[in-house]
Amino acid sequence: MALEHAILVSLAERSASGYELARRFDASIGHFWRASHQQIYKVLGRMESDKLVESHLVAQESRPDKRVYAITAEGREELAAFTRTPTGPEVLRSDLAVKLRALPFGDRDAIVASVRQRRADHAATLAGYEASAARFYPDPAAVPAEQLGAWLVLSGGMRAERGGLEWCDEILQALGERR
Amino acid sequence: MALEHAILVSLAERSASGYELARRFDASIGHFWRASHQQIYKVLGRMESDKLVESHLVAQESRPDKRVYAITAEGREELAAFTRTPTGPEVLRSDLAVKLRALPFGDRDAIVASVRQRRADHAATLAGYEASAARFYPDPAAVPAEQLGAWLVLSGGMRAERGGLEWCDEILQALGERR
DNA sequence: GTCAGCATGTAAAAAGTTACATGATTAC
DNA sequence: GTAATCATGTAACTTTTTACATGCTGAC
Repeated sequence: MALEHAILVSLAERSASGYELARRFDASIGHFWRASHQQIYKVLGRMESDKLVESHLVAQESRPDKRVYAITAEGREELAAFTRTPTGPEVLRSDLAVKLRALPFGDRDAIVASVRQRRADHAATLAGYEASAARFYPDPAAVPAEQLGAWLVLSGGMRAERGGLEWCDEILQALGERR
Repeated sequence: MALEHAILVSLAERSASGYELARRFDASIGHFWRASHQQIYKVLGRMESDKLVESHLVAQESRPDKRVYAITAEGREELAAFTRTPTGPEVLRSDLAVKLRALPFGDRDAIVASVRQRRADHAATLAGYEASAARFYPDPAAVPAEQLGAWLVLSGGMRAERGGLEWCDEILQALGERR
């Protein structure tokens, strides 16, 4: 029940439709949580039965109607309770690491290509985060208290992307490939 | 079908029982892939039907018998084929990031405690990795070709742990907490 | 005598992925 | 006319998690 909490945070910041939530998961929280729209719609339905969120239809001009979800008081309580639960270790799943480990048994060129691709992905994501950072937090030392959490998450995302990028470079160098 | 490949790599390096595989997932590959013993036993059963692995019982003195699994030729082909597939983006799920984002809506002290705990976890894991590195790869510049993949994965694990540790410190500092 | 480690599983429930399905508008 | 964006879902399937279940040995 962890996607629920990610959705609750997102809705606590601002009400949204399922579609909008899906796009937020591609962006801001994106680095630390990913969810497809199918999954989000399903979970939203359950959360509404559980009274954690409530929705109403909003008509739009020249666009389909949308169902906008808002967090309820009960949802806020649930979210606060979540912050008090112990945090377990992170769940990681790296296909790339499995492939690296498979170097002696697999196709070296294909693995190198995967690393190059991953490097490009990290570079692109990092550039996106840095643009966000420059725009929304021009002075990191003076982030207002209510935005501190969001800033720290973005900062963590940048750290992780930079780290991933450097790792890719290390790998390419060790494999004697120029990037 | 990704746990399968992680298991194939592990068995390609050395045959093992389900129990031993589960422990390897706690250690070496641990940083990049995690699996419970229940899951491993189930997947091993399927993999044996699929002829990717084969097993035989090994009697032991003063310990329960164990079923040792070995990779088959077909399993090696499957593993090689896997290294040729395109690598998608990493799947990440960070409860801690969700909690940070929930700072304005949750319990600050509890969140800080989670960050402290995470910092301690990173420090402990990093120490373990560094011990492995010192022991198995005393000279990183001279790692033999067949161990290069394993070394790069370990190096990636150390990078990630250091990165996580620094992030925790950044968070604690921003929240005005001393570690 | 109790706890940790070795060893292997089943069953049920929850979570997540993939494929399918529809339909309007706007930009090229 | 074709593709992208907005917008919402269902169905089938796979994967993962959690709880339950057992039993021996060796160390303290």
